Amino acid sequence: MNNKEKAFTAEQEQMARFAKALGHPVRIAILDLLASQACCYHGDMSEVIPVAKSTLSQHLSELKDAGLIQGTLTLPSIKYCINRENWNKARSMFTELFRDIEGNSYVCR
Amino acid sequence: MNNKEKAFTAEQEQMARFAKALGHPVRIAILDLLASQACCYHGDMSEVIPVAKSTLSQHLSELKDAGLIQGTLTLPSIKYCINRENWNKARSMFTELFRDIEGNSYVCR
DNA sequence: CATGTTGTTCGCAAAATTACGAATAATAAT
DNA sequence: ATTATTATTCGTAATTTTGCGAACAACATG
Repeated sequence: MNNKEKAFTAEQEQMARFAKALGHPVRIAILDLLASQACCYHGDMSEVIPVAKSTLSQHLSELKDAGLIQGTLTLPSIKYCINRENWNKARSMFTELFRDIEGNSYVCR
Repeated sequence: MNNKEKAFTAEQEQMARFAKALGHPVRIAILDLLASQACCYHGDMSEVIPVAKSTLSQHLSELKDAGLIQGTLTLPSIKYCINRENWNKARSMFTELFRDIEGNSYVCR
């Protein structure tokens, strides 16, 4: 445990960042709503997701900061939607991780 | 924002739990090691991943608590490996989320 | 211009996460 | 029995996350 000079790869950092953004029920609920396209507006989400508006804003910001969603001002409201580019990036990274482990021939007993 | 009686679905909670477990570079590094089957032992990981042993233990515990890995005592060390059953469950849940959003015809401008 | 609507930011508090070294436990080796 | 090896748990501290209501900003409406 002496060779500690090496940190994590950019891929590992990015992967963890995406996963962390997905790591809360409110944020999964937001993405579920966006997936069902039932709505894309803050106000609509606020009626369905059981948290205060300010808390919802924070979770939306975190998804935005992670790059997974984006917001467009559509007065008088704000329309949120998936950031396709980064979402695809996340999808491929998760897929790769799952594939790598799936293809792992090592089996524990 | 009055209909707050409904919490999150079990699926959403489970999804968030898996994602949260993946939400740290150390834990991604652990899984990368398990994927490469380069090693499965705490001591080996400790030489590659730049954190104190006790910290590594904590991260291993979190992956264990989330059900993603399991440890088998193989004296004098401990052999860690993927929990296939739960890993497959996680994979299918992530795949589903990505598929749902991929198939979403709603496009923002 | 006063009011209402929509959503963010601020201020704060509670809880969880992250990290480390020291202490501990369990087992093997001398 | 003492010592060495391996990994976890304990104790502690710093940081981050989560959550809420109040205050605020931006714009539309009466």
